[in-house]
Amino acid sequence: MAELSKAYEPQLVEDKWYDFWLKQNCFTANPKSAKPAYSIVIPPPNVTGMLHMGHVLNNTIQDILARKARMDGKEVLWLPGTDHAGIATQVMVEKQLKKEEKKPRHDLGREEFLKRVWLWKEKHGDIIINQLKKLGSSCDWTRERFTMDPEYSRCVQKVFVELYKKGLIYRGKRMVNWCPVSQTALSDEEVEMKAQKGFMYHFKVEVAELPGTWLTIATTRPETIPGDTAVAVNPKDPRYTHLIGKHIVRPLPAELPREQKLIPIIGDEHVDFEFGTGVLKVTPAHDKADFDIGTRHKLPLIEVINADGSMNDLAGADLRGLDRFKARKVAVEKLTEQEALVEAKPYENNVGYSQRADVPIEPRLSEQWFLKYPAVEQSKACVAEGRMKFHPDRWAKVYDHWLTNIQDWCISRQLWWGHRIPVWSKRWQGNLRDILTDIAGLIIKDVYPQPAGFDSQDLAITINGKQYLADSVALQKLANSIDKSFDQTSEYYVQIATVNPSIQKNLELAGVEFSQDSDVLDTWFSSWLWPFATMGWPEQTETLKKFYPTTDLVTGPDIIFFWVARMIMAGYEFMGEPQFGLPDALPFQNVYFTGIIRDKQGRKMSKTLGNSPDPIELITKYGADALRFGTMRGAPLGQDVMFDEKDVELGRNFCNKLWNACRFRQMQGGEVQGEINPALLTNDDKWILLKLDAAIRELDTAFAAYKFSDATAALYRFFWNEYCDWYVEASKAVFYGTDDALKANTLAVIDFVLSHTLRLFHPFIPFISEELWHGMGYSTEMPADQGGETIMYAHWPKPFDAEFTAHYGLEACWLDIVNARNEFVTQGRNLRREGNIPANKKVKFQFQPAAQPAPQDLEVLKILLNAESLEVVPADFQPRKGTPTLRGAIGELFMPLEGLIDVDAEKGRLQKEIEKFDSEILKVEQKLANPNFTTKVPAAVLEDHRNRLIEWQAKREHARAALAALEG
RNA sequence: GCGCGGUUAGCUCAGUGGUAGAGCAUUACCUUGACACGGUAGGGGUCACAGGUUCGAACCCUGUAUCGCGCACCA
Repeated sequence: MAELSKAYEPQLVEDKWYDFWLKQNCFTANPKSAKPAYSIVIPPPNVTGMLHMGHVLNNTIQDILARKARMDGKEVLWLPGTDHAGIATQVMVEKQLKKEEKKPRHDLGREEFLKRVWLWKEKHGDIIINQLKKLGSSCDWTRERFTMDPEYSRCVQKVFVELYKKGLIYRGKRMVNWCPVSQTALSDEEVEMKAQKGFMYHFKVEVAELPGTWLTIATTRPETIPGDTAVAVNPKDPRYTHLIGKHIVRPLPAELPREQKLIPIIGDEHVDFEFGTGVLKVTPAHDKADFDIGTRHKLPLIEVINADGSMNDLAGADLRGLDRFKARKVAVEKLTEQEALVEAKPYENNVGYSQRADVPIEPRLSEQWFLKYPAVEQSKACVAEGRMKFHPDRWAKVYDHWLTNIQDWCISRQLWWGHRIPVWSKRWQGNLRDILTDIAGLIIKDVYPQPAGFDSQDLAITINGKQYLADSVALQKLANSIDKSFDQTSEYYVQIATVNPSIQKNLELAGVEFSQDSDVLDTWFSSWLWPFATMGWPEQTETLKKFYPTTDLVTGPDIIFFWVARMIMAGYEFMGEPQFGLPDALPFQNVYFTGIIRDKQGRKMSKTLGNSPDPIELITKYGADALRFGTMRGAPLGQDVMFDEKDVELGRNFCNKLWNACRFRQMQGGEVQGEINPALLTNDDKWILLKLDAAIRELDTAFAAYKFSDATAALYRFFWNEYCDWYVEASKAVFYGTDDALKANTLAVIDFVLSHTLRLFHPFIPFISEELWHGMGYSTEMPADQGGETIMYAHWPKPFDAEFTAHYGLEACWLDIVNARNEFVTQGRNLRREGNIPANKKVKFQFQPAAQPAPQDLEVLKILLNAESLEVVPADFQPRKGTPTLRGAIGELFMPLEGLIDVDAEKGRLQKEIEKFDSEILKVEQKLANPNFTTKVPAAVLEDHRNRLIEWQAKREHARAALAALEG
């Protein structure tokens, strides 16, 4: 390797290695491999989205897992792709259309508009993929999927038809969450409850049968009064029981004749008589609870709000055409004019907002498709019983609670961008015999080959709500069996759900009479199939057999219901078939929930706040490795992440440290040293090897618990605070010396440590670790498939075994010996500091060792103390009075006549130290004097305390002696 | 209302029964032959509060306060 530059420059390195990995197909999973499988599917980002910090966190974790698994010898599939994101994408294209051509989408028509969306996708779809590559994501790009791919779309259709056949999908007129801006129904999960400041209006109405008797009604939505069809009271409420059955005069619309304003007073248990006035206005067409009351009492429905949130004709002349919020104000004015308004007091209540458009949703009655969730019990059980693990596991409770209380899923959306519902329908005048015959003709098994996994069973026929056998021969037989004389002409409603393209074509060709449902499916109705639909389902592909169920899923807790829970259900429903030979239908074994990325102030990152940094800018500025390392360092399991650019800076600094540590090795010259000679190992060599072993164990523990912040912290500590701060500094004693054999051996130790360290680093900081792996020449030492070609396939380091430890004499006592020496050095440096010796000045020390040291150890001491010389003095040596002295475990250190020591300050410091020792000694003594303690405590803890007491006492003696020397 | 999580150094966070830790920030000194994206030595904490269990509590239990999140048809 050419000489390394002084600072690490990621820009020169990252793209080079990513291209290399791609060219060598390093990310491509081989289903035929004999290695055990490891797989993850990416949570597909929005195809037109941009990388944000949430993606960085999420994908870095996935990449760490994938790279670690490769080094563990697994065959890894990390399957990437994107999501079509129905509403978000459609809105984006609509906006562009409005801006550039000043047209709403309806001016273009559905077909032309969809062409525009695809154009947009072609233009922007690669952006986020390329950004993921910049981050270093080791995805198998050869398998990249998009939820609107033809193959994927067929899966979605198949799933729809299967569930439809089972009767789990149905169409019905229900109250749904309607978004007046997007003008589509939403699922319950897409509605966010928000506190909203408004008013509670009290208005009075007269009881028609009892002139002069008035009821006061409380409402937050006076604009819906024209839609009221009853007022309800609790039948047990003594204030009102006598009024049930009578009528009130509804104040709006004002222009109606009195008889059309009369609505009944009904009794319903739902009414809480503690709340408001105990009288509830019932608007069945615009409120879910009211709709239920209306159903119980067979109340008429009056719709007064249009799909776009404006008021319609039935709302009356005063409100007609107004937006619902404007209408609220006008309704209040009208009530005031009628002197019906009693009061309006400020009030805060929770209102459901459309998550996408951020406007209050409007409960609205409409015809929609619903799904009764499949496999709910199995899905609950697998998590409850721990066969699927959540990390952190508290999310299991949230998951369980949701599954226990779920309602049917509204899966249809009144959008154009998405998977169009594969149902064709027709209102058919005729007799059943002829109709069945016609249908049999439409569904004749096609002459075109079907893709593997699809067959004629992917077809369902419903006539007037009854399902018929989906087979042309059987239908014809049935038709023939109907006696003509009984078969009368009437209207039949025929629905045909099919995946088969040729039947679909037949239905289209059947002319204007058959028409495909105009709605599309909720985007999540496609992404819940992601773990298997991306692997070639319904065909039993090699990929599916090898890599399904997947191993880990990494995602945010905000989509636990939207995506995770539904994927589990889909897994059971569609992958539970025995022919796959699966032990279980779990789509994944572990779910890791990341935190939510917030800014320094703890606010969620969002486009509107503009508080989300652009990860690509951060990569440009600091490097992808720095971004990854910094993010992981600050992202503990289960906690939200308070992101700060300082974290990335930390990552950059760390990479630079690693770079320079390698540069230091490089500057000592020579080839890679393979063999370590146990006979030549210094204390420091043994110490760093033991520390390396400890680091490997820590990493393994952290990985087992998915604690990536622990892992990065351990790596940081080991490399910076142990290897660089102590070992590298100590090794200078060898390199500045003349013993070539020792130099070679030290290089061998360094090469051993660095080559292991780089491997430990690789999953976290893939680019720099690869660069240095090659640059340092470690790749040349390895077989091609075990690191020779790339560090990606180098084996993950194992903790040292007993044989290794014995061979190199790595007893644990070396840790204590070197730790004691290090502590002595720190105190010695402190002595310099207290003596006001400038950092750049070398000092002549005298050292009175407690035991005869090896010459090499003295050299190390000298270097670490930045000493000009370290004169060993005999045991009976007496330093001159007033010499700054350090008494430590390994001996005494004198700093004769150096600097301008501030005697009083030094005395003060020593006294403070002695006080600290006193209090520690007192604490331990008190414990040891307590018989309860000495008899109940484990032997090891007792021993620990006794040792601690001795240590503190020794330290106190040393400090006292130093103080005495100063005073002398 | 129910459920979950947090509260430890100025800031961001580790730390699940036995000597309170890291990074950043901060103070002093230092561009010495890996690194100023650096080095060395410091300073800084009644672990939110109150009880309890224990020989011993940041850690376990009970309660309180406070912040955040999720769920819930209160007009």
